Amino acid sequence: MKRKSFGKAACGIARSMDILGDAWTFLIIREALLGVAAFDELVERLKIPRNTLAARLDDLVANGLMSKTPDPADRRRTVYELEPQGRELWIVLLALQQWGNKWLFADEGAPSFMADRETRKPLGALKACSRSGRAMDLQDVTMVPGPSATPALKARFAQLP
Amino acid sequence: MKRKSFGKAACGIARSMDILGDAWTFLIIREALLGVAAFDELVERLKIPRNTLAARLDDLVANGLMSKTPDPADRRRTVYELEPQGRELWIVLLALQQWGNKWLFADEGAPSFMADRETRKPLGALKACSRSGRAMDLQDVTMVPGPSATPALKARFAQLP
DNA sequence: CATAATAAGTCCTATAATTAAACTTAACAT
DNA sequence: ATGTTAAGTTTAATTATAGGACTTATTATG
Repeated sequence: MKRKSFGKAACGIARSMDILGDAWTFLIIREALLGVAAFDELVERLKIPRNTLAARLDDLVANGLMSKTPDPADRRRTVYELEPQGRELWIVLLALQQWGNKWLFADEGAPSFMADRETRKPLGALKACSRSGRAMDLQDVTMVPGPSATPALKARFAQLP
Repeated sequence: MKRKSFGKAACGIARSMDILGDAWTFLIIREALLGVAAFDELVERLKIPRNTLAARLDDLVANGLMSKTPDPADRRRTVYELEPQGRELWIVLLALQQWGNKWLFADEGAPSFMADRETRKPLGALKACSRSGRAMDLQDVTMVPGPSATPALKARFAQLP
């Protein structure tokens, strides 16, 4: 059946999953961050079916994460590029990569890391901080309602331990 | 068709998507982080079809992100809890939430935030840092091969701008 | 004790999404 | 003029998701 839509959900994570909640989208964005802009190169690097890629790219463009431009130098080519909204997902990719590298490469050791371009040393683990800059662990964190929270949501958050 | 498997991919992001690459998994983990441990409460809060939830929970348990235990006090109940591997995804959820809250609530303003439990003020935006602690922007970052990188991967990363 | 209510799933059907491979079309190269 | 390249589209098979009814084991209630 049609996937359920979270586009109107009262939750930033749910709305994100409405756009990013499939197996390919983050991989496409990873390639785009690495400079891949051509349809066929995405197909080759990701081994993604062409029709699936076309659908995912259409969604990414429709949602404002990427732009699609005909290459002025060769009009057979199309240039797919990240918009600011898409480029800012690099932090999410970093978080995913750090988690995956830690837990999903039992013995082998991870094959790739985001790193400081100058020193070429892997970035430090992402750390959550309070607005005053104090490092936060999971038990220091809770969920609070924002401006547009419904009464039900406020009630729920009020009961968190 | 059967979804393509990334479980053996040479990339932490790809392997992560093999486990997390669907619309529901992050939402289940969000609820688990909020303390929801019962099947029926997940169904009710997420409006997720029961069979889909059963499948996702089975996968999460099989992959070591959650545990499934019969409740000793009431053996009708099953307790689903996050394992350390699953709990550490809270940083990824924070990254997703911050991105979604920023880009997906045009006018309304976001309905919920992760916050400092004491001050109840939203957490600061996640920042990537070099291992020496210097804040990194996207243009300061590149991808480098790790111990288990193939020659092809090393060659590719060597050509990054 | 008999019966009802809960909790956690399973089973069934319809529809959408994914895959794979072949095919189309426009622009460029020879 | 013919061939090649890039970006898709089309078609067919299979899997996944959604929605709802149904099952089973346990606990609560009259």
